[in-house]
Amino acid sequence: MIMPLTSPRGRPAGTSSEETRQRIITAAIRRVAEVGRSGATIRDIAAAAEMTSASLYHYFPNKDELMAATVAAARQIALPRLHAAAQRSGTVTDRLATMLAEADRLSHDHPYLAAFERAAGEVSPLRDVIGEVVGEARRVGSLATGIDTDGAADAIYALTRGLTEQAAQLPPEAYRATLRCAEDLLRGTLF
Amino acid sequence: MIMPLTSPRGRPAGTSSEETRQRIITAAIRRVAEVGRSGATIRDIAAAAEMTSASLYHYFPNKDELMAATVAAARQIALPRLHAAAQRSGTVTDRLATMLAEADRLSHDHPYLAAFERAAGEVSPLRDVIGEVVGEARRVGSLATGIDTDGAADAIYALTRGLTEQAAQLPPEAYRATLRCAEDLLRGTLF
DNA sequence: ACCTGAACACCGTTCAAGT
DNA sequence: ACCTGAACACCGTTCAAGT
Repeated sequence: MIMPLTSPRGRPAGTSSEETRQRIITAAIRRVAEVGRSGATIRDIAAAAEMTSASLYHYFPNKDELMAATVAAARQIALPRLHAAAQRSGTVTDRLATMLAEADRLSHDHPYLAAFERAAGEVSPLRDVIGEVVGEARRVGSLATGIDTDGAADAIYALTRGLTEQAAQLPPEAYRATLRCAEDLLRGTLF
Repeated sequence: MIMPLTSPRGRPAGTSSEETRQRIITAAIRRVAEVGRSGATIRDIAAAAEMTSASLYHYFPNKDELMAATVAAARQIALPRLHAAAQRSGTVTDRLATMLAEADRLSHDHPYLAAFERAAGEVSPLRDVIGEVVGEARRVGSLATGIDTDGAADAIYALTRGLTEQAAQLPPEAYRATLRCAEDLLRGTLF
């Protein structure tokens, strides 16, 4: 018996299955960003990925799992860049400001990403990275005494979360002004 | 022809129609808070208000309008208290901190309110009140020079918006710590 | 005026059947 | 393995008909 030279068994060489999965996720990010979570029908997302809704169920067991996978994929896009930004040198507030700026650039490079996160109610990967920076501030001693570390990280995360929400609602110049003021707020130079 | 002594025409004395409207809105706040906006079916909200879904359509033309009216009602509950808190005396940061505390108490008095606002994606009435306080800070001269007034208000609003979002996700003590740190952030005494 | 049961189009999901 | 048309229960909304 002669064995075939390629793909003796299992997935074919091009891993087209994984490509199809990715195509569905990309379509989901775009459609959820454009028409919202409930507006982005399974049939609608499937059509945007050039397939039928029943076929989509071959890749994801239900809409919730598809959304979870899409949220994870969006996280995978954002987290490495934010993490890298957080590791650049400077004071704690410098690094937090750098992260805010990188989050802004990120939403510029991936136009659907911020709108998707907002529509999906995603917990931003920023929280993890902020936690690291504030944790180091605590170790270095630049966090004021008597301040709870997690509380500080949550407060700053609350600020950034509110910012990304407003990014979608404010006109660009107004948002840029807001971003500058948020930086002053972090540095304690607002009032 | 003898005229009836009460309610010659128009709405009966008890304004039962307005009471029914209020009953629907109260049910909507609770059900949206409990099962989310899409989980809170028209049939579900109607049942919670002890009526049929078709009957609910006698009071609201569609689900979007019902949600809009419910959001407005929730605003009506929160705004007066936040406004009163903002008008108490003290420095600008004192008054902003007072508002944060009042927002916390408010969510205690109306347990479904915060969850509803979050689920409905409501724009908090806090933005307006913050705008007033920051505007006065500008006039009094306690806002740093070169800072955009609207930008500062938006940045602080972003902080409070992120805070109310996290109030529903963090355990109570963690949230209290976050709230204290947010106050330090406002006062510039965090780092 | 207010309420209802029954119906409409559409959604998430399933499934038998194709290649 | 991957795809499909047709079907299921359920949702938002409408409507003719009741009181």
